Amino acid sequence: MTDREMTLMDANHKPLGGEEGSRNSPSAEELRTKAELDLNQFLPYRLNRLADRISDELARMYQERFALNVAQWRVLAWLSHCDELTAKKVCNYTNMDKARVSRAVQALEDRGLITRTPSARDQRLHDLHLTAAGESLLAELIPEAQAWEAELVATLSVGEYRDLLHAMGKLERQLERLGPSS
Amino acid sequence: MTDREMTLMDANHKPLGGEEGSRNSPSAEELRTKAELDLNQFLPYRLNRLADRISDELARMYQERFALNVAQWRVLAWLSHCDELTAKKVCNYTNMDKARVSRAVQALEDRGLITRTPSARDQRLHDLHLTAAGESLLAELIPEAQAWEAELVATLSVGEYRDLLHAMGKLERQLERLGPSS
DNA sequence: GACAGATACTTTCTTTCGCAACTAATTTGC
DNA sequence: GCAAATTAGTTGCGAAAGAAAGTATCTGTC
Repeated sequence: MTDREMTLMDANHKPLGGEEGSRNSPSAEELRTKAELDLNQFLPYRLNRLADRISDELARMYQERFALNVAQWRVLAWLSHCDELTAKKVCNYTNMDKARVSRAVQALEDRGLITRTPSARDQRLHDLHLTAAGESLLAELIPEAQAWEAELVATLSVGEYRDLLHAMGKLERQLERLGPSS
Repeated sequence: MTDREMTLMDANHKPLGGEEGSRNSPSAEELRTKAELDLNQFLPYRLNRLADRISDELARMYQERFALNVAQWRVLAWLSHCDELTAKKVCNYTNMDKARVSRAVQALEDRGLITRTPSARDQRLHDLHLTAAGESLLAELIPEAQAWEAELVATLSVGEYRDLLHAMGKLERQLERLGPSS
């Protein structure tokens, strides 16, 4: 039996909504402590698995075609439509650790894809800018990334796509509300 | 200025749909090579950022309250509703590397939360089972996780929630189709 | 106007993760 | 029925990432 067959079989295995059967059900004692979680119905898990798979695919593309890791790609992508950008802003936008951003910026500078100049009015900040080489790399990369995304979302109608982004926006805002408290 | 204020300001900065203005627009030469990507409209990025933030919140809960990492939590959660489980199946379900699963299983066994017995009919496989300690930990953890998820999705209507999962399912199936080819 | 925080990174240290090589058990091909 | 290939799982190693400490600059505040 192949992996794929096994996966599919097991995925169909038990989509149960309640307890599986009336006979042979657990005793009251057992029920008290028996907690079940169907991860396939658990949004955080589903979201994470989907995002990971998508990220893996794209990361492979960045890596193989342009020797970029995800952090570097994100910095470049933000630079593509922000005229003024600093490492701190990238941290805020992307939720990445500042050390990770720092290393990504360093690597990009070493490769001559971006420049990093201390800001005139605040010497702590460093203004990031694309070089010509960086722009031309993006001119290749961005259309490919967009084409791949287009293929991915081709199964969704325009309305479904819009609603998906909308729902995700709502969840992000809810996270902001919940996050600080806990 | 606080971080949050800066983030919000910058988020509103430029939601542009096309080129920003007619005057002062780039020359034909510049246009040819200038590629822009608004990451906020780019599904892979949005999905990944959302999933990461959700995952971080939950991971913090698993860690602080139960000293579990994400991999360990996933193994336990799958065990909570699969009567027969092996490391291989966990790999298939969760997309995690087998080494990561192996280490998670080992840690859980060391803590006495699961048992790991060689299968009678195939000595390569190891049947995984929850111990009483594992079940009672889950009896605490699962309701908390579900309560947190409920708070998170409280902003979505029932329909929006259903559509979200539905759209995600479509994307997963599309990935299966695209993945092997590239 | 100087000294106590903040802020924007950078660097170091430790852990984690994923690939690859390995072992052991099982299936397949001839 | 046995060598070759496959599969399940473990282990070792290098790259990457987060936590925390370090550095330089800036912002109050008294």
